[in-house]
Amino acid sequence: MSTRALRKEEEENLLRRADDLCRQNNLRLTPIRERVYRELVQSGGPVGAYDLVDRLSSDKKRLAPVTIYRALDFLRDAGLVHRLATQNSYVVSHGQPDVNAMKIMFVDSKTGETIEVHSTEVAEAVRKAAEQAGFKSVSPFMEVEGELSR
Amino acid sequence: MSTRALRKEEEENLLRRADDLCRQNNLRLTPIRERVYRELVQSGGPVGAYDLVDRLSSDKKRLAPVTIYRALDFLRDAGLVHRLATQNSYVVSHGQPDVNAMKIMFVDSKTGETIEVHSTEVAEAVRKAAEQAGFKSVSPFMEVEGELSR
DNA sequence: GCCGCTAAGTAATAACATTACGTAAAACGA
DNA sequence: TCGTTTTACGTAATGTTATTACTTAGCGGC
Repeated sequence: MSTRALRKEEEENLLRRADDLCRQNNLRLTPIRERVYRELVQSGGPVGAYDLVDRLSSDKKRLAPVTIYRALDFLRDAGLVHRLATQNSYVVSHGQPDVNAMKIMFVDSKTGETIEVHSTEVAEAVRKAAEQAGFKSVSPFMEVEGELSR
Repeated sequence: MSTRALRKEEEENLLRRADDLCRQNNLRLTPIRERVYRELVQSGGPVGAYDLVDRLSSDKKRLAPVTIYRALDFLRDAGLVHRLATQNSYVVSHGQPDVNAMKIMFVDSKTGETIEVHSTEVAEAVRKAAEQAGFKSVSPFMEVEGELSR
């Protein structure tokens, strides 16, 4: 089976999981929201909001930035998408939500390529550090810039 | 001694250390760069670039944004200042540079208040996770959002 | 003095994100 | 089923953050 087909399968998996998640939580995965999510899935990496505007606009119909931002807000709230603050871009969140794990987005400083890793060890270490700092709870997401080994 | 005086003393310490650092590395802490750094030190927390423009501008002389951004770039390269990507703001980096420690900026989601903690434990855990992800080196800075206990 | 380099001035614009307000359709209760 | 409420999206304008391109000024070495 081709890599292409594998990826296609994975795409469909993600879409289906998103659909299920929304169904189970009474969230409405509207056409626009699904198109935005699908575009992020297919891109395989971080995409900027205005890039999404372009990609989802046709000659006939141009979407407004705010439309994309609204969809992104929804997807972020649903935990399906993560915002990369250092890159002003958005990327699908992989892996089943594990409450105890830190979701680390490693971002390649050069290319912007990202890889997501979940780590309970990091979560625990960060939790301790947070305590020191007087923080009672911390986001389960973080972003770390680095260099991909090639 | 008053808290005010203590803070003042701390400010002077930071300024002196910055000065030393630049001297030792043949970096030029020009008047503008020093003013930007001083403003950040005095604010005691994160400040936006355009805020700095306003604060460092007088009626007579208005600084251009690019002037501030250039100073911030310098200070960041020197390791004196850290950019908070989630907040679009800039904050002084405290603590002596420890190569083996992760410099974690905890950011209060409500107020934007920050506290910096250095942790070798987190650094080690992140390094391991990075290896899994195929990253060979990672930034010694990270930003974590959370909630300050009050 | 002149050269070469770095910093800063100036103007414009790019890139990213939000506010405000109107319309339409879905969801909900009586 | 009707009216009300809520949610999503359209539309336009604007706000906020950051950069590019080019020019001018200052400083150090020769």
